[in-house]
Amino acid sequence: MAIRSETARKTTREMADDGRPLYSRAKAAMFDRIRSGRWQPGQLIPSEAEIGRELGVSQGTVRKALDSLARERLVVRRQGKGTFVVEHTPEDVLFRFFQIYEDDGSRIIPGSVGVTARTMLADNRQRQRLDLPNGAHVIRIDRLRTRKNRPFMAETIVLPRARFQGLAERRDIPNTLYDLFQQRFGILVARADERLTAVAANKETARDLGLAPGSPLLRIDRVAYALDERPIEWRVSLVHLDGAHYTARLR
Amino acid sequence: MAIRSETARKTTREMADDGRPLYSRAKAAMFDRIRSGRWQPGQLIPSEAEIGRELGVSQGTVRKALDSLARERLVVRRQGKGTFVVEHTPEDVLFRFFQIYEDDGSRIIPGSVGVTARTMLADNRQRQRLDLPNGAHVIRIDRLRTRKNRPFMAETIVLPRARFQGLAERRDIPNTLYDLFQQRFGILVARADERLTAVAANKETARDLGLAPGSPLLRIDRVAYALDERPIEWRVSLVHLDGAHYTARLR
DNA sequence: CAGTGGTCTAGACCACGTG
DNA sequence: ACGTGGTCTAGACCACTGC
Repeated sequence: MAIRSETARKTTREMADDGRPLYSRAKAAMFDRIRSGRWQPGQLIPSEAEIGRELGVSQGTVRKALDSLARERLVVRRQGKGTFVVEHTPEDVLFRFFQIYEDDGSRIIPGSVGVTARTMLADNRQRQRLDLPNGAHVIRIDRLRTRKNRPFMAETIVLPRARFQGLAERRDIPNTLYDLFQQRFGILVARADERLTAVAANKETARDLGLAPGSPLLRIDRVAYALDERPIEWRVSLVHLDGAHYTARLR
Repeated sequence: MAIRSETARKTTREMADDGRPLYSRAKAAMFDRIRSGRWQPGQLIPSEAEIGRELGVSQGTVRKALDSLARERLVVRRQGKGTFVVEHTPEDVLFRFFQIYEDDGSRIIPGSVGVTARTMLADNRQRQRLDLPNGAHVIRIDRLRTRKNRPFMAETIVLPRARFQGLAERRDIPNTLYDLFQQRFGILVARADERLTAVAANKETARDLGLAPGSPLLRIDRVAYALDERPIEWRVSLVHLDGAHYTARLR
């Protein structure tokens, strides 16, 4: 008779005992299904009991793992319906990743004008920001974003060409990009790190935004990361805040 | 024999059935012990089993409530030791509420110079920001904050006098205030909302920071809130960012 | 060693959504 | 009526801390 560990369960590689708690391994296993695309955005995933049987753990352990994934916004739980992989819509992308509000607290729904896109060899800074090898290409998108139909924000977006084949050739580049990333390129923006500084408007930006050169602008330098923790976008926004502000909550 | 509801448990006001789940009421009951000071900052609170007996719920339900309080940073859990009410130290206050970093990613440990404090009648804007009644007084603290011993940030802090009796008369106002608020005035800063804009330096600020007037500055307008959700501090910081930046993470 | 929080399980019942 | 996630309980064992 074969020797069998008392705590033997699923011998799959994904649930191998690496010293971490069971729920942590179950979470990693489910994360992997999402990252790999085996569970697609918007898809209903199996029930807790079903996943528990599949992974060889109890339903309560699956629940703990799913609750954690839900807190990280990778799944959405709906009582009576089931658990779904997140799907980015223009609305919730704006809500999560656009932090500029009117001073009265109301939302700004930005528009886009003057959008241009082109492919180019990545320069040193672009390669550094996007963690790209020498000789890699990038797609560069420039646009002005509007508030009440007036330009108030000049934006430069840099993407690794290899992961966005064909984007530069699209005629219509939409206002919110992250839902496009997810739905057309299978890339989910999981988080973004922003660095904010204040700069003086140069001549070109001042002209584009209808300001005097030297006007103070908020500069937002953002790197967005995909599920696999790889940088997927570098974006610099120069914002003229007149009766508006960037908002952050510290906890 | 008296009629008794099947689900009857503790009849205390704090655990009265208001339609919310048990763990939610248990959490509110424990939050109240912290807010009221019955459980003091830094104090070891009773064990999960003990609290469960006291509130008439199972240990697992207490655990769910405590996990939630721990995520909100109101308690700290230490395996083998127990659960403690959070206590603010200068280090973790700086870590949580000071978001300016060197561009190379290293922390800035700011100093303070030229600190002045005085009491005054609150003006309209101060009353509005701190939700104070007509005729209320405030303590106003002005200071310059230094980076590598050079001033880079001009700060104005406004506090409701009623909750900070005697602060204006202190000779030594420390560099980090929130741990002082907690330890001397019993006020725990639970969260802060920041509004960021870019402004041009006026003459006075330019002089204080050694800049040319008109230099772009990051303006951070912060309102900090106590556990009871009341605004407890209004702070405006004007920052000269040269090789440094404000950092925010979007999830 | 005893006491704490951390993990894991099993099972019951509830609330919600759909057929 | 049925299946889902949400709540709640009880109990077992583990890992860590301090006496």
